[in-house]
Amino acid sequence: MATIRDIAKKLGLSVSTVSRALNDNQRISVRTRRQVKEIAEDMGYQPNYNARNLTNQEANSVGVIFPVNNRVVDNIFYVGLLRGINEQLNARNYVLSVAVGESTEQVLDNVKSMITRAQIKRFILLYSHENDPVIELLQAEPVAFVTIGKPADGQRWLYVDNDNVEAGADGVDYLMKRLHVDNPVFAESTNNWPYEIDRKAGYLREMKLAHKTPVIFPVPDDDEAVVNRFIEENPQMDGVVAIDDFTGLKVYHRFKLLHPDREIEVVGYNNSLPNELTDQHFHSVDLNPNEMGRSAVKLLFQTEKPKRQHIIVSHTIPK
Amino acid sequence: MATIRDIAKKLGLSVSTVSRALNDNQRISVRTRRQVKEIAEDMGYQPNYNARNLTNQEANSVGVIFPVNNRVVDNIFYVGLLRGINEQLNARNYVLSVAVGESTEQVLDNVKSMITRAQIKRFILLYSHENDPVIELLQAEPVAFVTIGKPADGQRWLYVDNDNVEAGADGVDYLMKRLHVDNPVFAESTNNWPYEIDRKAGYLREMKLAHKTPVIFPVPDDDEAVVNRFIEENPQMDGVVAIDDFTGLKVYHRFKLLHPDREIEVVGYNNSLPNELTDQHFHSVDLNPNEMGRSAVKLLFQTEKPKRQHIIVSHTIPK
DNA sequence: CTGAAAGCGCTTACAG
DNA sequence: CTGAAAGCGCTTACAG
Repeated sequence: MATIRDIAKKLGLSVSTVSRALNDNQRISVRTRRQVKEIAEDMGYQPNYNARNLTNQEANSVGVIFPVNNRVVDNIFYVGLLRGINEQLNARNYVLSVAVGESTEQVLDNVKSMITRAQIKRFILLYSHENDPVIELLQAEPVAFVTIGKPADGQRWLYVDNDNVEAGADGVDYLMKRLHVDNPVFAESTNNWPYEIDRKAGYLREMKLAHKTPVIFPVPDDDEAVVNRFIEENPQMDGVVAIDDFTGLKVYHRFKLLHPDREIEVVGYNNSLPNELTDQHFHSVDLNPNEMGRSAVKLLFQTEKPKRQHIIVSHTIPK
Repeated sequence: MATIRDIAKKLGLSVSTVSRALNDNQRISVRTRRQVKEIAEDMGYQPNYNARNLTNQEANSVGVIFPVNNRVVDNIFYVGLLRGINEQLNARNYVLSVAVGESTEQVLDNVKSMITRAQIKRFILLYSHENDPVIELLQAEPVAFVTIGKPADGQRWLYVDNDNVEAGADGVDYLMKRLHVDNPVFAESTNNWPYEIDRKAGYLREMKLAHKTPVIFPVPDDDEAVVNRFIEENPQMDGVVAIDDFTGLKVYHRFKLLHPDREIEVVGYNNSLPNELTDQHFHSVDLNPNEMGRSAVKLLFQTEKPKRQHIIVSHTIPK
């Protein structure tokens, strides 16, 4: 591998000058800079990241941290984020390092070692939980981080999120205005995540505006009878805004089993179902995880003042 | 941060000795080694990976490469692999770096830069495709790699896989012997991946052994009418071995819509569905992605001779 | 505008 | 069993 030393020798320059030229240092004449870069290109020069990181006391690497507990289906979303993140990192000649583990201790150890041994100074968390030991660690260290999802009230750090109130509102509007649904219900999980609360708020707002009676249905994980009963007790229902695609599909299928001949329209979130499982009455709001990933990197590397504290990524209503 | 220099000073030793002691070099007396490690611990010494990597001309990092095109639902499996991989990497004080992109060019650039700039010498591919430019690159470079999934005939490299013939056989046996299904059909995709071919072979073998007539059903992505027709034309069918959970669920739901009162048992693969979407008639063979990830790392770091060329990870039949 | 030199924190061949 | 020294490939404060 060619080094800056080789380039210097070939051009009769010092390594200092070559290093500066490659880094576009203004103090080096434009002519020399061009020359150096040309020769570097010719010689197939590739910078050695380990050397540079050692000198800089900082790795050209971003640590991407997975949550400890999650539903397997959330993995679909995480990989979307990874793609967006890595696209932007590569453009900056940065590397994506992953921290993931079975327990909080494992993840903490992983992150600690990233900070102290690998000298990673920037992190992206694929989640945003309250009282998370990993977040507390990052706050105590001289590192920057961004979460996917906004912090709870009273907390403050960089984050990327959707506008979930609008996403909830858009979901129910889509049903009412585009698909002419009269009585959309809201199917939530029993988790009460921030995004659930927000989407529900959006649903409630639009229902009020439309002078309709909102109906909230907490869908249990494992009890079909409850779903069946809810469907029977709400014969007026002809549409569902579901907190995610899986919850939506569950309700949809129970409904079709009970009423094979009645139509119902469902809107979920995340675009996480394969074609095989859906049909023209099933719709999904795309939260654009790739764009969220890209935005997280942009927040982490922003230089303009004043610094942005967050980026809200727009969701996409189905066509 | 404490360095080996600080430790050396405190103990009146040279940095050479401290370095050797920390690396458990036999040439250093046991007493000195113990002493050094103790003080290192006390001082909260953490090795600087960048310095070590620079000296070693090799990063303590494994590149994990994602396929360019995949179904979103495959992401579920990838994150399972990541977890297993990272567990083993952390135990070896290694870091997990991700290469993922929208196009082959992006991924190639990412991998090239990992090799030449980051000096990464070990890779894991989360897939195993024929004529893959990334695999060809890795073969041409002085690096080691392992694929998830066996190579096509005529190719040879390190890999981790399930025994998919047995997984197919076990799926249909589970239906026939444990659930007393009489006429299980095999629902495949139209992709003809190696694992599909193998699972189908397992299905065919067991059907032959049981003196039953096999029925293969290629499930199209987007055509419900075809599924309905198949169900109607096969009134004898009372069980399905599906190439994956999503295909299985699709057939299951179409079946229940057509015949709400008839029972059918379905076995899929991958354990990728949330509770909300299944019930007691839906089963899934777990391919143990975590264990596959762990095994990939073991293959990559093995030192005993003769070296193993592959590891077959056992699948788990539902209880 | 350019260079000589120091330094980042390790490992290891050579010497004793 | 231990040490002095060189070297890995960069960046940058200091000097001119």
